[in-house]
Amino acid sequence: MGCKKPTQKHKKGLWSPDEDHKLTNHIMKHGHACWSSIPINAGLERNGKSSRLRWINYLRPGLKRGAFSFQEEEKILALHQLLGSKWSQIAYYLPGRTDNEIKNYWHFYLKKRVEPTSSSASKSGPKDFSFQSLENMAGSSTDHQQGAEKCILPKLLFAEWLSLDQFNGSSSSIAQVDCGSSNSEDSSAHGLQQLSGEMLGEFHSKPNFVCVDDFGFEDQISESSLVDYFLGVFDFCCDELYM
DNA sequence: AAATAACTCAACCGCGAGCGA
DNA sequence: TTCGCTCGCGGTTGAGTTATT
Repeated sequence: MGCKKPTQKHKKGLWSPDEDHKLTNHIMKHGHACWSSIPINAGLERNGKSSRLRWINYLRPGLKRGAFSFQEEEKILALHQLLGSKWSQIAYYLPGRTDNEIKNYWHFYLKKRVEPTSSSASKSGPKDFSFQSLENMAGSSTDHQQGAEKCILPKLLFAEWLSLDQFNGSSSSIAQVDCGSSNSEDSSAHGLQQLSGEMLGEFHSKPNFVCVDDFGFEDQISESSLVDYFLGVFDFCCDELYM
């Protein structure tokens, strides 16, 4: 796929601040078109897989750190009941949280909280969740999702919690909107569509990958509006889950 | 204060899907 | 159609930290 095949021996273990810096700098400048070539180009002795994981779980801008809120807990529980161990899908609904983080949290805390009654919960939980019900919640604007995994919300990665301040002056602010795809993090690497104002307006009906490189993102929609929008939709869905 | 248990977090591993040659 | 490769996901491990005895 045009990616250089790595040949060097790869370092393992914890990442040093210097490695983090190199990786972050490289991705900020060039994006992450090909993970396998990133560590080489960035001067790292890591493999692409490790670099990707480090970026996604730790270095990516906008990640929430710290304890999960009660609301987040409840959402995880509900979504886990609905989706099972689809951590990446569950992470869709928790902006700023990574699948790894959610997975860890589940294994060490929520699992215990649920397990005493898990047998009953898994069979006849508090509510019968279904993709159909989720789809109903999201309204009828899901015609684009036919055949795809039934993701009822547009998946906005990177920019949904992106701090614009962090990228002011940066040449490569990248956002990704994806719905119905199992891809989670890639952006420019997968044939990004250049986002026009019109496209932004209609990403609901034509969700896809979005690059905000070449226009003033804040001119189109403010960060807080965007986040509010998604949180609003998200909260609506979660409220519905508990009704 | 030391030992142990419990917990958290970051990272690795293996597998399957998708894509291009 | 097959093969090789990359990517992403889910499961698991292990080091480090905190709480308890």
